[in-house]
Amino acid sequence: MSRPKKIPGTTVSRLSIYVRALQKLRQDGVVTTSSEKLAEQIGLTAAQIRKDLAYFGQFGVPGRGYYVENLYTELAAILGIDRRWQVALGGVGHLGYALLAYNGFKKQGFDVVVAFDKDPAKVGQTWEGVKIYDIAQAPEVLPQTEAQLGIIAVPAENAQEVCDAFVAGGLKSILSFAPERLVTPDDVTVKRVDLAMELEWLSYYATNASSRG
Amino acid sequence: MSRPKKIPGTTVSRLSIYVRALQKLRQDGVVTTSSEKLAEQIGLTAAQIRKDLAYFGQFGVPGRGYYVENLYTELAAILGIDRRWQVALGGVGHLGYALLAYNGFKKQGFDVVVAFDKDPAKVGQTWEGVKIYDIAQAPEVLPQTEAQLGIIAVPAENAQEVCDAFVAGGLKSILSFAPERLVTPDDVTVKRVDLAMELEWLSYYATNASSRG
DNA sequence: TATTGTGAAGGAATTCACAGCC
DNA sequence: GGCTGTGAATTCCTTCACAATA
Repeated sequence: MSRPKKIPGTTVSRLSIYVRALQKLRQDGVVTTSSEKLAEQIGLTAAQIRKDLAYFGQFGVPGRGYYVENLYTELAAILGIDRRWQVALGGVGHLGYALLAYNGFKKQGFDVVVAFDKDPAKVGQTWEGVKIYDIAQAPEVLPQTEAQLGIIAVPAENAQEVCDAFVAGGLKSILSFAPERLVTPDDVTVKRVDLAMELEWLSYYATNASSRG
Repeated sequence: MSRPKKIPGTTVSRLSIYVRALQKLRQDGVVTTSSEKLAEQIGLTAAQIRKDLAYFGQFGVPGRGYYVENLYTELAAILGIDRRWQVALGGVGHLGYALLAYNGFKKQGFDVVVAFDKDPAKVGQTWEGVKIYDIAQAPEVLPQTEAQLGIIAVPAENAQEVCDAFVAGGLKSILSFAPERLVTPDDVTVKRVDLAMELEWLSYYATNASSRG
């Protein structure tokens, strides 16, 4: 089954934003909305929202707008979050632990089910109900879990090693917080988040005194 | 002093990537590079790199390429990271603490110098050499510090409150980890990082089995 | 009447390709 | 000869504007 048109990356990156907006409306008991109202709520244009949604189907009712519950269900399915995801965590340092305990993940359907570290003092322990293994064991341990997504939260110099172990363990989707380019087979998707880069972005705008956020 | 052309946001967002690449080359003692080599290193096209750099000046030498040290210095100045930045942290929960202790910030020139929380058990303490104040004190405390950037690491429901306190304290640049749209005056720049959205992005690609990272 | 979905127009970003310079 | 900087061509994304429809 294939989609009619090629979907722009920019559209995909906005799907989560729409889902968040709809979650909020649902929570507030709002039954219907419109591209105009969503645009207002999110800070985009109505035309863009309609065009984005149209890539995936016809979810609206002309003259009426969108049914919040219905649109939410549709978008959640498209994003693949109409289910729970099991996540493997590499690195249980400060950042890794914060992610392990982060409620925002659970709320959106992501459960960390297994963790890895190379520190012998941590290996074997159970934190937040999650057992910590040696990273070298990842290739054997991962297939025994239901984890499909991996998060790398180790220093740059160990990131590739953790990444390789995750790939050997069968993971195809990896979120990395290491400021380092990771080499992977073509069928593995890596998404990088570089926290310092986000601050540098602010530094640029603070220095060059433009606005826009 | 104003720039010749209007600089695309996409170009700005790549500056940090170039700086990272140059830092690595510097570290490895590489003296010169070229748009071709940088493209290879980073995973972009050579033409795009040349075009990006050309927005800011003529840093290269035809026939030779770029001098690593020189280009690094130029880009660091443009990004505003040829100095250290003082940062205020709002929220010293798991994530906040991880950011407080995060070495990647210090390495790129960002020092957390003051922290805020609403938990009386934390207020008054000093963690990692950083004193924790009550968030309500931010408007008075911030002006006594050199902090220009703020990081919000509190749950969504408290984010606006922290944001308001930061703005009242004079901060104009804010990085927020709360999955919540923040309302600010026009002269305040807010950059949002939503960790769950990053996983949702992976979820989309894992579900729809395309690649591209 | 109100609002969608969409083709067409317009704008932005990327890639091409090459003149000019070291 | 090799590589930059940059106009021109192209591709990609957004906005406009309106026919279709509940």
